[in-house]
Amino acid sequence: MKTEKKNQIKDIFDAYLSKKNYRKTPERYAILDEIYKFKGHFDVESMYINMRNKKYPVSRATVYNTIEILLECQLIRKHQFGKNHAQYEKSFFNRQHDHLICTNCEKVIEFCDPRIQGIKDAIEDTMKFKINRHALNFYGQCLDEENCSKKNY
Amino acid sequence: MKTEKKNQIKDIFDAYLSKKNYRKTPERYAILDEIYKFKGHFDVESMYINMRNKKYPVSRATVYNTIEILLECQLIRKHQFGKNHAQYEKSFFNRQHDHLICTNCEKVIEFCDPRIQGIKDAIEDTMKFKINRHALNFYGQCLDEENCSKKNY
DNA sequence: TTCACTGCAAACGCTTTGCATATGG
DNA sequence: CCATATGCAAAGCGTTTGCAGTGAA
Repeated sequence: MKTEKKNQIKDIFDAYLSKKNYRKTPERYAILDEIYKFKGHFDVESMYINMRNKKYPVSRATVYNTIEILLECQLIRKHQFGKNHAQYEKSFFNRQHDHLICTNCEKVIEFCDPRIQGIKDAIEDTMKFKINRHALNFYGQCLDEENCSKKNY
Repeated sequence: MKTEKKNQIKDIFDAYLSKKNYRKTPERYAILDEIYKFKGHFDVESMYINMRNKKYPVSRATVYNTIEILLECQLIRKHQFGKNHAQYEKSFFNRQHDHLICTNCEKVIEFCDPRIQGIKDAIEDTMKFKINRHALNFYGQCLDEENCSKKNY
């Protein structure tokens, strides 16, 4: 990721911490940095392990705390793909998308489809409901994929 | 629910148990019965409590076991609405639908929109993916609803 | 200086597992 | 009969909480 974008994200986080009178600890910036270096989906434990190997090894409590704040300011998104543990992904410079989940190899593939917006608009009109976000997951099996049926995500 | 439909569901379960050489225990039929009496979404604990008050009080282990079988034969569906515990609903005589989740009062509202089928077909064509099922959740707040912002689901 | 944050470990809540007992086929 | 299911309790596992010590403001 380009330094320029990285700084822009740091600025957003910085502004949010200021606005909410949250403290600007090195741990929080280190976790944000690590998350934005990371490609794809991650869970708390893997991010905790990642952090342990860096210059700012942090506790699980701090990872959970920081992830909570990053969710609040929408720099990350939370997903529950049917497992007992939550998965996350960065959401800035990353357009809204949905997910195909392969129930063989547990691979998660992203896709975009503009029609979901039409459904959202129709529901808001007919159901007296203000929609903030959505999650559309398709579950099935990937075809013609070399590594399918081997667990690797 | 009409006796006729109830029998039809029992027959499906019965046939599935036979096919898989699973045993036909009274506990399993009692749990199926309780689930099909229940309206709306439920979790394991509430179903366990329900069962305790009936003629077949069963253990949690048996509830989990039976729910697993009912998922296999698609007599129920499993949902993760962002909480740490799974929720379930009966799925026979209950057309495929999606969910609006109010993040104030945690109410879950069902809706149907045929356009989701179009998205599914398009994805299957373009992504080399066989789709078995989907989950579309819209998160937001219900408007003009008397009891919203009070937790009651 | 002060109070929110961190780290650690214990507690929590849902789910799974192990084992002795019971029972369907 | 005996392999599978049940009941109970313990263990697992992701997440939350409590608390003493630390450091941002």
